[in-house]
Amino acid sequence: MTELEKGPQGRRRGRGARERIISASQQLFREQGINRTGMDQLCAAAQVSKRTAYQHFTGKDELVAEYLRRFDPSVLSGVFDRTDLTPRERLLAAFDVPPTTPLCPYIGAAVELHDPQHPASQYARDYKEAVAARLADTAREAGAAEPEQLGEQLALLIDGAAARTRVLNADAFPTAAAIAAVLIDNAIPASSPRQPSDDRGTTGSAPVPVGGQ
Amino acid sequence: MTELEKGPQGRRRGRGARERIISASQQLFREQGINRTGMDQLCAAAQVSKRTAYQHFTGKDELVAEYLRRFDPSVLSGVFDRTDLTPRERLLAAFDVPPTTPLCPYIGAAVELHDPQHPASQYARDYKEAVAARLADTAREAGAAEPEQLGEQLALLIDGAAARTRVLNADAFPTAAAIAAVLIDNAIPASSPRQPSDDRGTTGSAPVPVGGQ
DNA sequence: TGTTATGTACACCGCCCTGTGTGCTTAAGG
DNA sequence: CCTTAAGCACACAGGGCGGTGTACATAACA
Repeated sequence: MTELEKGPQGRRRGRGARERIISASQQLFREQGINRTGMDQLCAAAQVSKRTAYQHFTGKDELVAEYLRRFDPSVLSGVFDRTDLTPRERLLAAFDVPPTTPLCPYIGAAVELHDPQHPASQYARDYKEAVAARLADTAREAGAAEPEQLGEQLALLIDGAAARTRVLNADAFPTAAAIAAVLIDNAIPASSPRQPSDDRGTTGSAPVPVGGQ
Repeated sequence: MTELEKGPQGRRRGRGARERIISASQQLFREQGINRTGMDQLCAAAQVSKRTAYQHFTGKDELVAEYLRRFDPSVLSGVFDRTDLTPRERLLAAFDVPPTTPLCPYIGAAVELHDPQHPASQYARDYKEAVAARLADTAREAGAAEPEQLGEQLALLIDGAAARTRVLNADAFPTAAAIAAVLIDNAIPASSPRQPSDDRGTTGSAPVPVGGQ
């Protein structure tokens, strides 16, 4: 019941009701928050009957988890893969986010759901740790003295900018970028642009797609 | 109708129902969140009838705003006033918070209410700006080159630690403190422990009590 | 034709929420 | 005594919520 779009016999009618539901959740959960968005409103926006929605998702909780999992990683997406940038530039590029997103949805979900055991909360935790690991990998590639520490620090800056942007209603990412520049300069022992360092992969790659602010 | 405890003729019966309501909101809103705490539960915890509660507060929104306004600033309280510490030590002491509080209530309120026009959201914004101003004042006192910038940076670190602590379920304040130490060392031009600098007060003092993480 | 899978429309349930209306009790002042 | 006011107990309204039951419509197979 998880896979559709091409059923067991190749049928398809509404052309992806599930996709419309997820798409609507992307918009409404981010615009209004999770708790303030009812299933009635969501189904109406998705042009899907409530009955159908509950055939695709066992409940709102599962939909929320899927909403986070399928969140379009458009903000940070590709930053870590840009080979045209040096590792150091890649680290700084993580703070060049357009002032579009109102709040990192992972933080929002963790606060709104208020339950660390909720699947969405667990995924948010995994995601944040994956981002920190990716940053640490890049920091190691850039030749940082303590890449793990630098990755965690940069991740904290991203979250701080996101939270502060939300509370103050003003873009806080430039401030975070300024701090990041200082930290990076302090951590990289001066002109070690690209070190082969074949001992990469100690932290492993991110198990989830990396994206979002 | 705002003042009681001594009515127009000097009457008083329940000995501060309003205080009990606010006290209960402090506990429940922080433990469970705002949206997940109903007025029924809150009134029961405060040992106050619902009828009485709605005679003191026109609605839950007003109570939420008052909850933030009256929030016991126990975490950062007094940090800025500790004359036994140097300004530099005071800045660092802001990150020595016991891992008690689950989340800065101002961030939580801003996320949960999801409405920048809500009185509580506006107060949260004022509060965060006041904290940054206080940090900037202390940074100026410590002889920082650009105190405004340092204050904003340290405030971002505090918020980042709070948000990240919530999402990861792990104390992120040590990481923030480490960053703060780097920033402070970079901003203070080496051994300017206490500069008279009578040009203080350009940013003005905080209009609200400063406290909380 | 019939079956099966998929989706729809609509009404409905039970629960909890914020918020009130009504009437009663307790105390203080005159 | 009576008046006035603070507070309480109780019930209930109105609405949104998550979630479901029923009956119907469409399409691809067989």
